[in-house]
Amino acid sequence: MVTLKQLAEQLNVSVSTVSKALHNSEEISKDTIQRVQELAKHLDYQPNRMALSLKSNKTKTLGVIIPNVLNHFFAKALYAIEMEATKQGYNLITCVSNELLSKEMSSLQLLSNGSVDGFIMSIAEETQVKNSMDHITTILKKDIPVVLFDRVAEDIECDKVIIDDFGASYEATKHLLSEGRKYIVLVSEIEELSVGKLRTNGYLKAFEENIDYKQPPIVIHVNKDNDVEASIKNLFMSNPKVDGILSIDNTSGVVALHKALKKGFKVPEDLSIIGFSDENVLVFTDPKLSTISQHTMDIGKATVELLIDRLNKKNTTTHVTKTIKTNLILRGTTK
Amino acid sequence: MVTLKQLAEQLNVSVSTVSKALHNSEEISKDTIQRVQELAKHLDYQPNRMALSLKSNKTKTLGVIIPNVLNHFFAKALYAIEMEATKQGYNLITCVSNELLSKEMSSLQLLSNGSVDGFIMSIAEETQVKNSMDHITTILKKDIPVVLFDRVAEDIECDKVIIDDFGASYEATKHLLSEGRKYIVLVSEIEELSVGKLRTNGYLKAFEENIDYKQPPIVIHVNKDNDVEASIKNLFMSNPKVDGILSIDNTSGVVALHKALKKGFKVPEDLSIIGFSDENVLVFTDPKLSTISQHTMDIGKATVELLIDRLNKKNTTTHVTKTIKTNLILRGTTK
DNA sequence: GTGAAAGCGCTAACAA
DNA sequence: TTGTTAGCGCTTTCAC
Repeated sequence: MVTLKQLAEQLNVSVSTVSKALHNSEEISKDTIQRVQELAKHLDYQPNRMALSLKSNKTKTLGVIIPNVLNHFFAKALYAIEMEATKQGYNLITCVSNELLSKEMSSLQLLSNGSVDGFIMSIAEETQVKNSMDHITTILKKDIPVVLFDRVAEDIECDKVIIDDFGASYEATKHLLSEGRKYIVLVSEIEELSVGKLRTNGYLKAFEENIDYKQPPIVIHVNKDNDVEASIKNLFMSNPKVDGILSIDNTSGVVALHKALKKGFKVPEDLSIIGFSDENVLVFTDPKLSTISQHTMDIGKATVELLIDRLNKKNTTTHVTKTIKTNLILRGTTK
Repeated sequence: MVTLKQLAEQLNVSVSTVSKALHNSEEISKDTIQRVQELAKHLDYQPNRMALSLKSNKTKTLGVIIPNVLNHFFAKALYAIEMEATKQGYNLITCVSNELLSKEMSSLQLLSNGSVDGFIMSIAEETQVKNSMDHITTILKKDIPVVLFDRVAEDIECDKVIIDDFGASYEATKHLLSEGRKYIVLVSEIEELSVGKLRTNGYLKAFEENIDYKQPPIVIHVNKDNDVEASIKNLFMSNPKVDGILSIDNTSGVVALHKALKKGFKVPEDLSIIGFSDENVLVFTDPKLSTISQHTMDIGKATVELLIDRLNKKNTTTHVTKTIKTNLILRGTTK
């Protein structure tokens, strides 16, 4: 890498002159500025990032910790975060916690050595289950800002970006009820997660309000580690009268659709299905799955905006929670 | 952040003593070492990353540039890279080129200012189409190592990790022929890519060798931007006698299976299908799709190993190309 | 056994 | 208009 010193030597001026010239300082003569800038361009000079960071105490880098890149939601969030960060002149150091508390702790710990200006993260499953949040509050105490998204924790005081998980599944359930469905089952792969609980509660709430006829709510927990397909098949065996399915995770809605069709259900005549999936699964479904759209791009963008805002005015103490709207998009699997 | 200076002041010793003590230097008395280390631990001292990098001219950070995180293959590769890098004490700065040459250029350019020790990348589609590789050779000339994977370029001299794309689809086609299939169609969403061309050639080669009966090869190009499903439907319309499909991308094999079943084909009795997909789509298929497995985890791991090797002995000039084995995994869509 | 000083590449206050 | 100096946080050589 070319350094200021090298430029200075070649031009027989001092390092500070070169530095100022490159910044178009008023102090420096037009002539010198030109000579310096020409040589800099010619030698493809780039200011050393580490020196800049050391001096300014800013890295222009954000740490992103997500539970799982193979989950389409997080991949898309990462994509959105990367887009927005790049736009704002920030780089991303990405870590995958793999749903593990230990990995989350070490990532946070290791990157808090001046590697990043702040963190964007969604909490690992294990962390949520154990409700062990000290590693996050520790970072906050060091005055390194954190923005949580999607999987957040009530008792951590920081900026957050969430969707209205409760409201989204409440609305979806309402819709199924309004179709006249009498036997609506909720399928969840994510019961352990904050968002899973909220979505389940939305479903239950809609039932409570459903005074006309009293179907008991039915919640099917699918263990990710076990066979999703087997659980879904089992659902149809145990609940032959099912006429509505609300899937609150990425994949089980699609699987339910396939199994239902295979079993001879007419969709949406006999059975409605609503999923929490992204559009990426639509190519695999026919009829097209009706979904709750989470506007993941907006979520990612908002996290970066909040974090950079916070970085620019660290003094403020009030934290904001931004709720990104969801949409119930009715396609071919609802009436 | 706590600094050496602060520790030194609190302990009334010099900064260099503290530094040495933290490194368990022989020069320093046991007593001092203990006092220093205790205080360091107590105050949660961490050496400033930027200062370390500036001093050592090493960042312990790798730049990863992938075309698209939403593509499961690249997400998985990123996952593998992250795992291995973490294991080896490296961080990742991740950029998504979005298949754009311009983004790829700027990422490479911006990160070559001392932000990373080297790059791992897979070439953007636009870059491959325009065969414009100067931005990469420029980096190499600056003595920053680059490891290319999957989508590589012949004429760039650097370490590479690939799969035997040609051989993989050659074998798959051979398998279909050995099943006695007489009308085998290749479906490609990725004709523009190096890997797409190789895979297509493997298919064509198998046909050339197929002297017994002469079915002309049929290659269907699916334009990603258009409707994959429509193209597949069209395939069945135009080729009603099709009895074998080789899909050389992530998704079209799954779509083909769904459409075939819907059209009344018996799979695998009437029709065999082989895809290049990862296991993640299997949950959406019934029967289970037979696939060519790319061992993406191994690919990611290999890229990191090669890059770190290169970093540790920069002198070596010979570059290696590592080929990761593929497997044809026969499941429910082949006889 | 400990400390002073130099230097990594840069910026900025101050001096000339 | 240009140069000198100090300092960001750290390591390391050399002196004491």
